[in-house]
Amino acid sequence: MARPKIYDESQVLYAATMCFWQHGYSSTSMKNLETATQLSSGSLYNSFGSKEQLFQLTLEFYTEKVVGKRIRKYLHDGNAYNGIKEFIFHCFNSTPLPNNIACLLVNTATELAPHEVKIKTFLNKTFRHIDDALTVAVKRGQQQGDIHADKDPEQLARHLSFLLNGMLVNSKVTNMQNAGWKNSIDKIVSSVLD
Amino acid sequence: MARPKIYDESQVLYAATMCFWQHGYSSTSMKNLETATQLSSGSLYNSFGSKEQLFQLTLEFYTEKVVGKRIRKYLHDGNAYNGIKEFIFHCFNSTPLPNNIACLLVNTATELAPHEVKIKTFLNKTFRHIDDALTVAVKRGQQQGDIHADKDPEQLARHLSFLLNGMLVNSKVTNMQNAGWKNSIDKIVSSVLD
DNA sequence: TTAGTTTTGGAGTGATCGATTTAAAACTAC
DNA sequence: GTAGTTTTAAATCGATCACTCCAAAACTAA
Repeated sequence: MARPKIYDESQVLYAATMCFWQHGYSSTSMKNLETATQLSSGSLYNSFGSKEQLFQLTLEFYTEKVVGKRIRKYLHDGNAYNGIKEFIFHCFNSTPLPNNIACLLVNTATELAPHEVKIKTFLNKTFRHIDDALTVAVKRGQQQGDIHADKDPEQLARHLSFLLNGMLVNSKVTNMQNAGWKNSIDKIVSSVLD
Repeated sequence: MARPKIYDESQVLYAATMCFWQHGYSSTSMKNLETATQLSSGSLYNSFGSKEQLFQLTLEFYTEKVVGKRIRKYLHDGNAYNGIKEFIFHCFNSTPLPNNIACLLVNTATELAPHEVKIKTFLNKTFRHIDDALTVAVKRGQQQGDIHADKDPEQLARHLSFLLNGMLVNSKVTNMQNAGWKNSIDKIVSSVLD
């Protein structure tokens, strides 16, 4: 046997995720990652291969730990109508980072997806996963009587997911945390669901 | 007097815009810009000061020549209902660049706005300008009888602009140029306007 | 304790980053 | 033609980039 690793991989991934989330892929340097993870470059390369591979892992980490968790919490059971609204609002208010850094997926889609096929494919799958979860929730909302039964659930889910991504983009240039915006967004989402 | 410049500034700005549009700010190197503009670094720095200042100019160039032109063409007169739809569709199909590079404003909002106050302020202003143009168009559509008069124009414009930005993000990871997507988007936009 | 194995930290790699400097080139005014 | 001014192209700057290498450290099995 050999010398064991002194760090917890998921803690390192968490720190790396924060880095990429905040600064984007190309503006995050290996020095940034060394500082954030408190690992030296030797260890990082020994464990993760390259900056690119590490990023790929953080993207999967984020998808599972942040997005997946959010889907399970808000979309899988309970009142679907309220759950969908809370799901959307949670995207703005759950970030552990300073203002306006909302959503690593949106950041990565704009920065890397057009040039990196692997990233593009992964994000396409993830976005469809979100759409699917919204579709199921919409159907449940229809059964619960809160969403009109004659609306196409998939169409409605796509509508919501477009809205969500658009709001996340807008949140980068506008402070949307205040009550006025919350009310405005609530009205818009309501107009889609009602 | 002195030696005149051998290049046309708006041609240089156009070339630089294509560069930043395609690769983003930090992934565009001065060497890229030299190649694209066919100017040497000396000339670029003499004329534009720095990479950052050049980018600022390209952002204004894009806002005026691409976005402004689009607003004037589709939102300022004629049938407002159809104009709004064409405005939105034009965002996907007008790019002079290879696939899925839609919208320098969205790219810049996600890459730079959270960290660059000047950029954030500029984009905020631009996004509000787009919202305003949509609001005016919605009001015209109401007068023309194509959009229900009891809807709040500003709310509806915001809804449309969220949708648009969200679709632009999605277009990075999904090929939305085909007939199926066009149809789906048309239904969604119709559901907002009708 | 010793042999064997893997991790670790950090020095060091060439390449490229944005930006500067420089002297020759190219123009105008006179 | 000459003086004066600005642009141009290229060499070059130190800093930083992602990444590699290696000897010392830290562990286990025997």
